[in-house]
Amino acid sequence: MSEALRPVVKSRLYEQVLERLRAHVTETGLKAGDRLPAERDLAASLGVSRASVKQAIVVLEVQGLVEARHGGGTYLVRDTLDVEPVERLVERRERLPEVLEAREALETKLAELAAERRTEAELEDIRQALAFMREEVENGDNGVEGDRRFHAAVTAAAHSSLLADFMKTIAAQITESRTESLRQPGRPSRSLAQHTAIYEAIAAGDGKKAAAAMRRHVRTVAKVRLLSWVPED
Amino acid sequence: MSEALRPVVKSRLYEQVLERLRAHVTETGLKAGDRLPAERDLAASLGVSRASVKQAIVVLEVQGLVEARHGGGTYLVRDTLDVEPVERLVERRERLPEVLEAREALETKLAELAAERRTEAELEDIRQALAFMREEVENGDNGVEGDRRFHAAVTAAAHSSLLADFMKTIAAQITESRTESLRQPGRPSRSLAQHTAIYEAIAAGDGKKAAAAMRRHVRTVAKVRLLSWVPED
DNA sequence: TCGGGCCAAGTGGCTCAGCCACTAGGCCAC
DNA sequence: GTGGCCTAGTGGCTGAGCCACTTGGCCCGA
Repeated sequence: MSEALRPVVKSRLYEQVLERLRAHVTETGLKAGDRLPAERDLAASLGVSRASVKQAIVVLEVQGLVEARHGGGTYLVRDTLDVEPVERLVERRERLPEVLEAREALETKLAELAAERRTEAELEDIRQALAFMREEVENGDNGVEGDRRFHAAVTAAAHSSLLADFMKTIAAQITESRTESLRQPGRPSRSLAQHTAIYEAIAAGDGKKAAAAMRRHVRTVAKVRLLSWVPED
Repeated sequence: MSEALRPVVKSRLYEQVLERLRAHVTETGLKAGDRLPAERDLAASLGVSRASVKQAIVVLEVQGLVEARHGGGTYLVRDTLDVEPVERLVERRERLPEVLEAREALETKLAELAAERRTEAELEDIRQALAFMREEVENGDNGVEGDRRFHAAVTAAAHSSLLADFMKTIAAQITESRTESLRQPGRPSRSLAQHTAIYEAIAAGDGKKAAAAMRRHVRTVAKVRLLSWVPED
């Protein structure tokens, strides 16, 4: 990863203004429809130029959190300035249980669609990913790359770019859970077996069976994770 | 709706700059890693102030499309400046079949979770939404508002903000399909019956049953839509 | 020849001062 | 009341300018 040694985070000024604004809204309890202080006042009280305040407001504007009316002030659209759109929410590690729920919902359907729609070429891609993972596992590797390829191939075979987009949204979190899951002793070979079952259902064109196999697989992953979190459960 | 007569769209200057920048990138075939012209040059060639150019660049920055290095220029992160994240992709009507697939995947899981996690208060909310729809249907209305409330209540009861976010992403498209589906003669009362089945499963705390009932319901909606599209199928 | 340090040009970050356009609310005339 | 006007307040945008940082080439010394 080129992310290895990420140096100092030089926050742009407008980002700091953004934070101060968010804080201000929550502190003063401003609600949707309320008016923000005037740009000049904000600049003065924050000790920055109006241009920087403006940049921050433009950001809030494109995020749909705020509405600036020429000559009429700037107004809150929601009760908060926090961007909760998927991407931001998804970054937090604590949401992993939710990610796994989402993964189950999405991948189950993807497996079903893949069984019904896959072309021969796509089936071959899935088969190769499976073979790759088998080789990894037999070499004592944990098979994380093969696992990734397998799920990617299934997603592609489903021919649903919307569902694929959703998967992309939680891709980073899935990678994390994948790695952790496959670290468990005995997990790689069991995962391989589950993949094989999914593959066979897809090859047979049996959507229901593929969905069921995928559901079983994802739930296994979820269980491992939860166990390593909440030992007493 | 207050959206009824939306007057002139007064585009902010930075939005126009944004458009020109996108156009420039596609026209000149700039790729990821390439450097954008200097802010001063852009300002001069577009005939606007540097501050306006700056605002546009800040927008691109927060969207992760561009990376500005202090003293080193501004660089493209992707091959395009078009935001293709889910929201934009989702706007296109042609994707409705995919939306319905996604809806099935998401709502099935939501119903299951709702059955397992709903509080008494949330169950009451669902019940009220159901009663509201029943009243609508009995008054000869198509029950679209009750339908919306029902699904919203189930989503809330599932306690998964990630899945709720995904639903929000396709909310507009779902509304569209909902309206069209409930316009079909006999559809409202049948939809009501399906809702009732879902409610009962959730009330009983039976996740599997709730999921199955929801799947049946969403598939009915999908079928209606597809039929009205492809009569020969 | 080659390596290292220096320097200047180029570029983004930010500020300041100011003008214009538009809005909102109060006041006045009717 | 009702409608129009007027003005203070506010966002939109500009231009000039300084500072901080990056980059690449040049020069000097080994």
